[in-house]
Amino acid sequence: MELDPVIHAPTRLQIVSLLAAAEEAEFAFVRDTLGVSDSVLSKQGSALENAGYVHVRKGYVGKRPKTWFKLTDRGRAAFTAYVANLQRIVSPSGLNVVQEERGQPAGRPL
Amino acid sequence: MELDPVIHAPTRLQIVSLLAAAEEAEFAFVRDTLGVSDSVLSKQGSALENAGYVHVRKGYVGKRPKTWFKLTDRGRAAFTAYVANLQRIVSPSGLNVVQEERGQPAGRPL
DNA sequence: AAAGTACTTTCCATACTGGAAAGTGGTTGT
DNA sequence: ACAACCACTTTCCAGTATGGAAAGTACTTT
Repeated sequence: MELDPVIHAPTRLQIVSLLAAAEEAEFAFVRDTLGVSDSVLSKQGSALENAGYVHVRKGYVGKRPKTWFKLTDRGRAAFTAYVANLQRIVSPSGLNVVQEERGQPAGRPL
Repeated sequence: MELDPVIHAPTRLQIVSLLAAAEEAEFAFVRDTLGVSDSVLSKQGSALENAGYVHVRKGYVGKRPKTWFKLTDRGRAAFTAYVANLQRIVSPSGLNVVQEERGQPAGRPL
């Protein structure tokens, strides 16, 4: 019934939302897509890892180190629950916010 | 493109969402519905008033003072924009979050 | 050897939050 | 009249979180 504070913080919400859409995302891609600094992404990425929501993989591309982020199952579940909670909070407004399957747009989206 | 921080804070999001559904709501009703303390509702209500999002009306019911909150037009617009921004942020996930008209539920809601 | 890449950590200064408690202005009870 | 209560409002406080800047780490490239 609460809004998971790990996910709710704007920067982390954006990170998680982005990861929810992708299999795995590179550090630099996430950083540039969201327009955050290295230090912020590093710190928030670690926060999500500590919460068990994101898996951080380190590897190489050629000889250059790279870092990838990926949502864990738990992270995906937490995100889903978060979105459901948001809906419950926001929906009394009469704006009926619903989730639907991919590729099946509802009529008259905003 | 940003998530309005005035609305994003969990307590205020709940207040605004509740007010978006009602014409006007009593202080005690909001406080008890959200389960917050007097001081928190008073402070966050003022914050929303200072932002121009909520109108605070004081009056009497019999001889007892009462306070009502009501979203201003600006507050409603800010809330609508906030929800739209959330959708943009969350939607890359493949969970397609849309707004629709009242009373026209989408197929297969979660 | 110097410079660069890809982050990570530390430092810092600034918010923001909520709970507790005290305060305000008026009303009810004895 | 005086204490107690109601409906909030304000003040006090203490803990948490954030982000930017800058320094640090561990290579690799020039």
